[in-house]
Amino acid sequence: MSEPLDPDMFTGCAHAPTPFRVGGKWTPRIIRCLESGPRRFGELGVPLRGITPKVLTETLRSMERDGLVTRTDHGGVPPRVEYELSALGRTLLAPMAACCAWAAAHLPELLDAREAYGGQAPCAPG
Amino acid sequence: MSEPLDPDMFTGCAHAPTPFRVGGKWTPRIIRCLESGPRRFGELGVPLRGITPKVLTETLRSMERDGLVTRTDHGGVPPRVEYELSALGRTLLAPMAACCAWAAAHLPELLDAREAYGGQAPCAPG
DNA sequence: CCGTATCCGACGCGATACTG
DNA sequence: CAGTATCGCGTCGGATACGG
Repeated sequence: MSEPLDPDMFTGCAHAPTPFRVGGKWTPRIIRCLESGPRRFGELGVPLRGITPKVLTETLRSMERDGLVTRTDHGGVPPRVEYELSALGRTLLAPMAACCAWAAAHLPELLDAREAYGGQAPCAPG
Repeated sequence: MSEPLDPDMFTGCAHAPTPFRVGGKWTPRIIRCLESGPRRFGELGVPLRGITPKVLTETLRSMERDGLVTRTDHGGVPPRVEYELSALGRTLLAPMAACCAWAAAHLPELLDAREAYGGQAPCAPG
C-alpha cells in the first residue's frame, strides 16, 4: 500500500503549510460513513456503492495504520468486524465539513467554468 | 489533461456530500503561493521547489479551466505572464485554512501512529 | 522567459475469482 | 461475512530536451 500523504506537503511551499489531502477517492467517504457510529465491513459497501472489497480493505487498512479508525474483530462465525472512527479520525470531521460547505456553495460554479472552457458551440456554428 | 474532481464524489455516500479534493499534488500549494497576489510563471517555481515546467503548466491550465486562476499575458519580449487567484479561487482559502489547521495540530499524531503500526523494534531485539 | 514534446515509471483503482 | 489473490488499465507526475 502507498502513502497518500506527502510528507513534504508542508514544506514544499515557502509561505506556510499547505493543505493535506487525507488521500484517495474513498477515505473521505468512509470517514463520513463512520461519522454516526461503528459500521461493519459489509455495511460500508452499501453507501459506498461501487467499491470493491479489495479496495475497501486497502483503504481501511491504511486508515487504521494512520490511527484514523479502529478495527474490532468480534470473532465467531459468521465473522463480525467493526470499524469505528478513532479520536484522531473524529478531528477530521471539522475541516471536512468546511470542504463540504465549499463544495455545496461553489462546485457548480467550477463545473460551469469547466464547461465554458474550450466550450465553443458544440456543433451549431451559425 | 484529466479531471482530479470526481463528479460522483457528492453522491457516492448516502449521508451527505463528501469532501472534495481540489486535486493533485500541486494545486493546493499553488493556491497558497498565489494567496498574496499575482505571480509570474517563473516566480512560482521558486517556492514550489521541485516542480517541472511541464507539470506547472499542466496544473495551472487545469486551474484556469476550472476558473480558479486567471492568466494574463502581457506580451512583449521577454515574455511576461501572470497568474492570479480568481474570486472563485479565493473562496478556497477558507476551507484550506481549516485543513492547514488540522494538519498543524494533528499530523504528528498521524505520523506517530503510522510509525507505530507494524513498528516493532527496528533491529535491536534484546 | 515561458512554455512544449516525448518518454516513462509508479500508484490508485477496478474487475474477477477464490477462501476461512 | 470478511476478506485475499491476480491481473490490468488510466492517470499523475517526473526527467530530459527543445522551441518562440
